[in-house]
Amino acid sequence: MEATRWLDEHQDRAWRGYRRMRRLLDLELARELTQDAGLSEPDYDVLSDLSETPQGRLRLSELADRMLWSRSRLSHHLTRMQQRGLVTREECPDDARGAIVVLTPAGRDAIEAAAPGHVTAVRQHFLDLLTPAEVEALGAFTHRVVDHLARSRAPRPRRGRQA
Amino acid sequence: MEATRWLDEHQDRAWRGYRRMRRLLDLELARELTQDAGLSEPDYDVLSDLSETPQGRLRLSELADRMLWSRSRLSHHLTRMQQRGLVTREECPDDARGAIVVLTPAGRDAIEAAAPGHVTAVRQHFLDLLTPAEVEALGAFTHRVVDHLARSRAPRPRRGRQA
DNA sequence: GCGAATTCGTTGACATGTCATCGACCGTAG
DNA sequence: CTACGGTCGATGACATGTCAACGAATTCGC
Repeated sequence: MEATRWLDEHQDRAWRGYRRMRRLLDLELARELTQDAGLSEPDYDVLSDLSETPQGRLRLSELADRMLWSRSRLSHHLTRMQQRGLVTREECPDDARGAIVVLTPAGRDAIEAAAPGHVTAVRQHFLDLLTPAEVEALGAFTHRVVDHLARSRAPRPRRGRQA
Repeated sequence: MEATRWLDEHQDRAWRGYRRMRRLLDLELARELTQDAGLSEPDYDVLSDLSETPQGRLRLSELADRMLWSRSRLSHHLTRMQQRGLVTREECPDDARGAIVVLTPAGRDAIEAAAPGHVTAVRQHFLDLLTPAEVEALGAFTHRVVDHLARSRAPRPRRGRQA
């Protein structure tokens, strides 16, 4: 077994900063979201993804895939959001197993009320503190990392035993 | 009320990339950590912070502050880790209310066994995919954001009504 | 078509995190 | 010394996330 390559000074600083920023940013964004709009971050994400579709409707599995959530988690969460009147479930005409998640008018109102404040908070506590070059770099390397991870977790596209 | 400034194309790309990377990276790192070392990420973080102190012992509140966890969350988590033999609690001589969290030999073994693989995974799925300039930029802006957030959440250092 | 294997979404049990509250203890003002 | 406000850590109730299993429906191989 190889000798472990530990992080050098720069990498260590970056990794610690990344984790600490993540945590603080989450706490602050969640705090403001709850206070100003009565939504949790997961609530916001669900509503946001739904509202980005033309009809405000998505197949449950499609939504779960976009959010990188398990179907189980999404199903549980939708049940709770449904009780608050933010979304509804409809039957899927194509596939009798399926469920379609639908944004209710109240859900639409909620996301539209929450979005401006949330975007402002994201700017204020994060994006506006970065130079344009840093924003550019962030966009570049995050997508690079995402592609890399997506490739390694993706089920082999077709044909062939994996693992 | 002001017109909301939405994110421009670059910011939107960066923000989406950031969130997606976070999620995928978490999933992958947690998966490997569980599989290879039988630890969750929170477990690893607790053990890691403890092992970085000279004696492997920290006051509970001190550990909670470093990790940005609530005392309650840490107390619950320690109870579970204690049952697995990774840590112990000792009385605090200075302050009879206090508790000192102590890394057990088994806990030390666990973190030492887990660390090489974890660091390798962090490199492989993240840091090694970044150029040195990107690592530098990441270190710079994350610390800038952390300072900004820490300032806004910090109780006013001394003297004076806040809020 | 037909049957086996797979996918879909739900469910219940359980693990984890949050929040409010508590008893114990500390520090300080008087 | 003592009373009082604040801190410390634990706890129980509850919200949320994970995991395995299920019934129902679809798809694939023949």
